[in-house]
Amino acid sequence: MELSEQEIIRRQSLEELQKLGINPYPADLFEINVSAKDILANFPNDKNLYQDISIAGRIMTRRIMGNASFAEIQDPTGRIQLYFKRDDICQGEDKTMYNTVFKKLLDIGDIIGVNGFVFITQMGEITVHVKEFKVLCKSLKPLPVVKEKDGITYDAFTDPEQRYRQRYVDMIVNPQVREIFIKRTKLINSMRSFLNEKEYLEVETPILQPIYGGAAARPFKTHHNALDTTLYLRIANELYLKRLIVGGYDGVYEFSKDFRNEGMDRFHNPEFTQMELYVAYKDYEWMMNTVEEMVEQIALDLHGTTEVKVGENFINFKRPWKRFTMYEVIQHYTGIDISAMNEEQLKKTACTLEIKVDETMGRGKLIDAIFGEKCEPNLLQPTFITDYPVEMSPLAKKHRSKEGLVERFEAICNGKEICNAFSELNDPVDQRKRFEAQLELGKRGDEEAMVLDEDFLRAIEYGMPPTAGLGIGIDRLAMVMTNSQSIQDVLFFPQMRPEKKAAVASTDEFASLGIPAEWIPVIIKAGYTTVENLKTANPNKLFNDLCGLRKKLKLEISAPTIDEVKSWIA
RNA sequence: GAUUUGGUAGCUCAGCAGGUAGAGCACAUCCCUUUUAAGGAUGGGGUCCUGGGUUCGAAUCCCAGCCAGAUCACCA
Repeated sequence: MELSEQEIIRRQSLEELQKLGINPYPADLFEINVSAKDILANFPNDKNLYQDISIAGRIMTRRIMGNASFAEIQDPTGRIQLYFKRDDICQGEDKTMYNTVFKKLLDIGDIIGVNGFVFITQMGEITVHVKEFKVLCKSLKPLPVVKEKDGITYDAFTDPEQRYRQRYVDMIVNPQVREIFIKRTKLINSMRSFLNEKEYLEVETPILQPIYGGAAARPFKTHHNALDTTLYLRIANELYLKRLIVGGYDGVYEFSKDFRNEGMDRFHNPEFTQMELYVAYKDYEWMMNTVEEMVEQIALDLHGTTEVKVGENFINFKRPWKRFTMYEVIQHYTGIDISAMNEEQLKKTACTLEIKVDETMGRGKLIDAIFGEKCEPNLLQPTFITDYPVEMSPLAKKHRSKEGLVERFEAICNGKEICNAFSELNDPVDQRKRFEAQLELGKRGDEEAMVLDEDFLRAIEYGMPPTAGLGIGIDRLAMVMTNSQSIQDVLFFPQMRPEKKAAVASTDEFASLGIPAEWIPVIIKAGYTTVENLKTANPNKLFNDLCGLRKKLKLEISAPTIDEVKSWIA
């Protein structure tokens, strides 16, 4: 890989440091006794504080003024300005540490540790007066330089491709990115402590599953060599957690990475996180109250208020949330009462609403399509949608009083589903029938239809207590709670197409063709990066390219003859 | 997967009636020497995503491909 001029200069600086006896990557720890944030928060109140500090961070800006300089370092808590004065850094005659090491050999991006005291400059900025500094890491790649004044950001590092592929750079130069991930972790911590306080047991269940189930989705398929068997990456952990309820726990939950082999966009990543919770002897009414309480608590823990700004809107998680049944909400937004319609009538209704339908769609999918198209995007404030048709919920218990429905709810927020829950079906005979109905859908071509899990059926034949179950999308919730426009913004490393590496042949491969060593870099520079594409080159063009580069780069190599060039690629 | 927009210096972007590649920041050298999106001067840096085509000549026009964004489809 060819280095840019700046990278070459940094490597030279690295060598210079080593020649001066400075290890640019020292092994010993560097004692830190304060953070940038603490200094900025407390120093204005008490100027006697921080008179002997030790702090480390990455150099983000430098303003060199001759025998005095300013720099800013960034630590995990923020940035603070440093003041370097030549005669303080170098008390004796030898001014190398300032003139050479600081001014010439350090760059933006390097990590240093400093000792000194805090003061306020004439410009009124809280600053560390450096008495001593130590190079902790020399950076070889130049960072994007993002500047800011009066809230206006200049040259922001915004290209999503680079931000996601090189998240570390994104995090260094866009501090708000680090903030989002701190909030995400706080969200998970808040949820976990809420559940632990209720004494539910956090568990782990298999990610590699011989039969995938618990959701309507296409799986990733893999193969286990020793067992010579197909395994799937889980699309949900529902069926395993219910087995644990059968086994006798009365409340289990898991933060589970699930994998679905489907489209990717700003709401979907192939791997994502759900929290699933199952509690025995409860029903979906109880679960709705629990979800409200839990999410309200999360909003309070993250923001100190139940109101969260998302885009242009404020979403208020204060209890109680609005509740609609599925039929009610469809009637509300379309004016059509679909409650008594059969599959044919629904299909017609969907068509008049200009919703695409196909042959594989059963009654459940049709209703879901109408809801997803006409209702879901309008539901901004957190809202529970309850009582789904039985066809679209093969794992939910039949409604206690309404024929053809199940006891299921979803919470919708900002136009997107954030959770899905139901009174779990514990009638093994009914469960088997529901699976069989799914198999029928599968035969019709529905690739997301569930498969029949005999072991799960066996488990609930032993008897599962009435149970309320919940799946809540952590990424979706994190998006809302951090005001993020896309799921990629709440995942450290969202899935991207692999970067394709340009194949470059080794020097030896070229040398074996009889090419003199001094010409090999020139050939690569000319764009002939593999032996194969060199071999297929027109020798006259190659000859011209090489002579052209020789002239352009003012190379002190004698030009090859056309016959020599021909002999290389013959 | 479909449609659409984009890919130019380390970063952010301009250039596109086809005629030798530009700016700001970053980098280098020098000056100034308590500054603050670093004050001045000078300079270096480019496979204009890749491959074809049209043309005397392509960063610019056409076709194909790669990567990304947006919208749509599937899905949480």
